[in-house]
Amino acid sequence: MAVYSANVSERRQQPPELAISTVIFALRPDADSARPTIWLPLVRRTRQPYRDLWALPGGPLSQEESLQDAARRNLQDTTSLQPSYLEQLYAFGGLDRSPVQRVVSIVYWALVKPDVAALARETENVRWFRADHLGQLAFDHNQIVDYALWRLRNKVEYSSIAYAFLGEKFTLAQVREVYEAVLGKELDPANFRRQLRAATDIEATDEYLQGGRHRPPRLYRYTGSTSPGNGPLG
Amino acid sequence: MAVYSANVSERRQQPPELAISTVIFALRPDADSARPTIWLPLVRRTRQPYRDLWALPGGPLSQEESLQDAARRNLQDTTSLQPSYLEQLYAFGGLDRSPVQRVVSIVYWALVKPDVAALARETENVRWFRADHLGQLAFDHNQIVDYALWRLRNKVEYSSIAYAFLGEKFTLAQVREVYEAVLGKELDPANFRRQLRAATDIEATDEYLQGGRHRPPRLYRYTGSTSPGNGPLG
DNA sequence: GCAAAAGTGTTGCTCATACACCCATGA
DNA sequence: TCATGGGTGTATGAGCAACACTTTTGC
Repeated sequence: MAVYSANVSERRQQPPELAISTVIFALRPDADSARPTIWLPLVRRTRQPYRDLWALPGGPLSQEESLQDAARRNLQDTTSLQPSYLEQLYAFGGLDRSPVQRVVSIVYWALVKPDVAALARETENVRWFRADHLGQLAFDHNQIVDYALWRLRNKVEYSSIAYAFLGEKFTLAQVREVYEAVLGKELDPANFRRQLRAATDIEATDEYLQGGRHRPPRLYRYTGSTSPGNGPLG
Repeated sequence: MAVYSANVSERRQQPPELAISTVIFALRPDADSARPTIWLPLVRRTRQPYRDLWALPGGPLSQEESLQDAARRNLQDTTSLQPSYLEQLYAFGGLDRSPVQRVVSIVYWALVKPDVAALARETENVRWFRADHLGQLAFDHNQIVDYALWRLRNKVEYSSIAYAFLGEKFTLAQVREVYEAVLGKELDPANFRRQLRAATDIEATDEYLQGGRHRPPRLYRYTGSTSPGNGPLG
């Protein structure tokens, strides 16, 4: 990333650096309530500026990869995760984002499924945080995460993105829990299930989830487009 | 922009170039029907690649300006226009956008009011085109315009962006014509006016537009936020 | 049987559409 | 007086929120 030893006169001469960062969301059960909540992985900065603060996974754009490929590699490198959804969020290019060299960051946001997220290993310098319990992050990354959350909340309401958080088969209650976690409010189970059943992009299987201490719920499958993201390029 | 003389081995060594481009929309009356249609200014390329093809206004990012300022300067330089709305569209970074050096373009889109657009002077190398009558443009600019149009159509339906196309005072029929031009379909005047009057962000003046050959319509004024755009930074 | 979640039915409200109809002006 | 768009009234239907109610399981 930025070179800390640069001074102001150097700064004026260098072209803006171009970096890719990624906000990665997954759902994990809350320790207390056991209900799903939004988590994301961050990396500890080992260099100045903002040394020892947590930051979004990111890095420079390599020569021979597209922006989206760079974001995907990014995910792979820092957390070994394969996203089920990946979309460009925004390009941040304010003058004072970094105290040293000017950096323009093209930020992506991603969703990962719980089985994939479970594989992610935490290390000294990679840790998962609850999205609503972040401390102060490096650079403008708090702002970026807030914006990504805003986009997630919007998108969950008018698209089928919620299934990117779930495995192949799921109960309607699990879908509802995704919505409740993202929107931060409880939804009427009866009305919610009707809305889902009216949607054309899920279908009932003839399997039921056993093991609860109540009537076993039916399992459903997502039948809509499985493309991991969208944008102007299709 | 890109340096045409670069060869492949040079290309691999240079970092990706960072450029800003802007899609500028204005409404102009169609010559035949006299109804408003969407137009945008393009600039003729005077250098390779894509010499003599039309392209979006754009240029490199200067050292000491934010992305949005660069887009605004861009508008000013090529068309002398002040936008009434300006928002980031997308960052395009595919490997083969330019046949020479790799270019990452951060694209903005803008709306201008008719009085402002009327001031724009056409020159040998700057001309306005109907958005639905563009020929082949340079680079991937057809794709970019299509995406900008898609965003415009979406945004007009859930935000108050339409007023950015209009002057200070306007009739409800003029607002309807904006929607019809953008959405490409006719709307019921009676129902449309009810929807607008239910909205809180316009208010009636006590003036009427004289000069038509029918009952003079009342003029209204937009009272909502006048901020020329939005994004994660507020 | 009882608790708990799955799943269904019903009612009432809000809002969009369709369209009939009246109003005010210029020619 | 007629044509034209401005402007109002109203019936119909779709969709959603609220909530009562039935079903099926584990204990």
